[in-house]
Amino acid sequence: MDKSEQIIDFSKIKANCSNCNLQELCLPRGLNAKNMEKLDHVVKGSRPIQKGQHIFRGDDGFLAFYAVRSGSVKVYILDESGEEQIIGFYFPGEILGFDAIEEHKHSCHAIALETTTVCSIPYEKINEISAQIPQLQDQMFRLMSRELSKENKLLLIINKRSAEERLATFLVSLSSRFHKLGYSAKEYNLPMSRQDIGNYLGLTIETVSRLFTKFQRNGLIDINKRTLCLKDLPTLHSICNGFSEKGKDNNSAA
Amino acid sequence: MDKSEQIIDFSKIKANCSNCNLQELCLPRGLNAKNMEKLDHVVKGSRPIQKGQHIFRGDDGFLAFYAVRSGSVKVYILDESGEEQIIGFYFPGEILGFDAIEEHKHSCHAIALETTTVCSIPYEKINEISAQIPQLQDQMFRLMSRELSKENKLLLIINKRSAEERLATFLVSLSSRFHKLGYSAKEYNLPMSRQDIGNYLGLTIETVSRLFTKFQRNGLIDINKRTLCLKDLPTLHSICNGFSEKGKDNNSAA
DNA sequence: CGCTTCTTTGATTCAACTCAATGGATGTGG
DNA sequence: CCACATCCATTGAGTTGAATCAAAGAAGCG
Repeated sequence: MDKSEQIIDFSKIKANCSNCNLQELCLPRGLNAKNMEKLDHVVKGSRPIQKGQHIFRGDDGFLAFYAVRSGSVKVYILDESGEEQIIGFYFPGEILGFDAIEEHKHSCHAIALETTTVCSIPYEKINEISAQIPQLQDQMFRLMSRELSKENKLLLIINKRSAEERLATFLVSLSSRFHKLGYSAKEYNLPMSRQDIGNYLGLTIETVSRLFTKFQRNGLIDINKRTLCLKDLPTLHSICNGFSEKGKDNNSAA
Repeated sequence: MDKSEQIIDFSKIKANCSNCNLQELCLPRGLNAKNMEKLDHVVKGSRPIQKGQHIFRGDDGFLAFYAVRSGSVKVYILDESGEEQIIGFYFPGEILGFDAIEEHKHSCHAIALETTTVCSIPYEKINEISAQIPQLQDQMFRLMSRELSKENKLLLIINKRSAEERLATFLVSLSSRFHKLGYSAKEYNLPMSRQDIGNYLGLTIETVSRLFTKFQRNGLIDINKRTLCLKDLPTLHSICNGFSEKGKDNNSAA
């Protein structure tokens, strides 16, 4: 392991939920000023984490949740033979690390896809103060519950959908998440590689690449490297739902 | 909808965690006598639920967690077109319904695979008393966290494993769960249909059937209808991990 | 500028699916 | 008790969507 692979040292940078523009999306949602302040005492910020650096690894001693403040994060698990399975991608306002509680260690790993900052909340602390703040406990349950629902849907997509439907669903999902953050729903940058997309969706990199080409040929998207423009959202939506007439190749021009 | 499809009316049968033989596996794990009693006040039991009857549906008004006391339960979601995706199977001591919290309704449905009894805990009540009992809050977080880890692993199996590896993993997982309940790890009954197994694992019923036949031909299992005997657990384990030499057909005899 | 990493594209293969038919078990009503 | 229907499972034949194998182009980096 070279230096660039070392785990971030979370310095004692004070975070500040009270003034954070993501508070409505994030953990402190629904808290009053007084409780928000309590939360501020246990939440720590991070220095910028460079692309490719780990936020945590499964064998870390330090158990915590992490809220993405800026940038993006990929979370993955490894099987016995070291094969990687990406579990999810996380953007600002989203929280990761809920898996850690059961076995008192993270069962997964988290790595920054670009320069990223996060806030961290040690597991014991959240346990403590969410017992004192009912709304926080509620929000914790909600967030974990949402995480479960998300995985359920992912399972359905992977088990029941074609490669084309999976990729369209992925692109549309990213679009809506970026939109919620106030960015364009039509144009965004993919922070992850084709490899990562394929791994997440249960496809090979070649299939992902071919599908991007096909979507572009059919006028659904414009893609250039990692810059993506969704040119025909209605059709992309219909592909997600399995009505993919226009997704099909009618390339009589070929 | 005919009468047999009506949702169970959860009568006010008092449950009794204090005397339940599943308490070490279930929600009350780690609670002292006094707190166990508090829990007893909010947990209700059910009359037996017949095979094929729903325990809850997504559109139920009644939001609760359910702990399986006897029998078995299948949990599934439906997509827009009504297609079913099974999310999990649940056995005694296991808890379902964690998905309900976020959107204030269950995003999934639960149906009894055989005559089943469950205990139910309304969501507001658990919220209330887990704020009072730190160990219970902790146990809730743990159970949800475990659920997430389970789904992560399922995702890996479905995305990265062959049909053969998936089925072997499924059979071995059931074996270990039954074993924890004090039953044989080598012989058990499958409470679900081939269809259900296939749906869960992302395979067709024909593929599942062919694999059962193949495993039997290779001496790994004995299967008769839904009665299963795992004759060669070591080899089954090695198939799970992708070292499936003996799983391969060397049927020179054919 | 050479090296590596990422992506695209083409040719070919194969694991699992689809379609089709049969068999066994269970249930129902005459 | 049998005839018939239904449901579930098995087995076979043929197809196909995505994987694998292979090669080359484009971009990033020290």
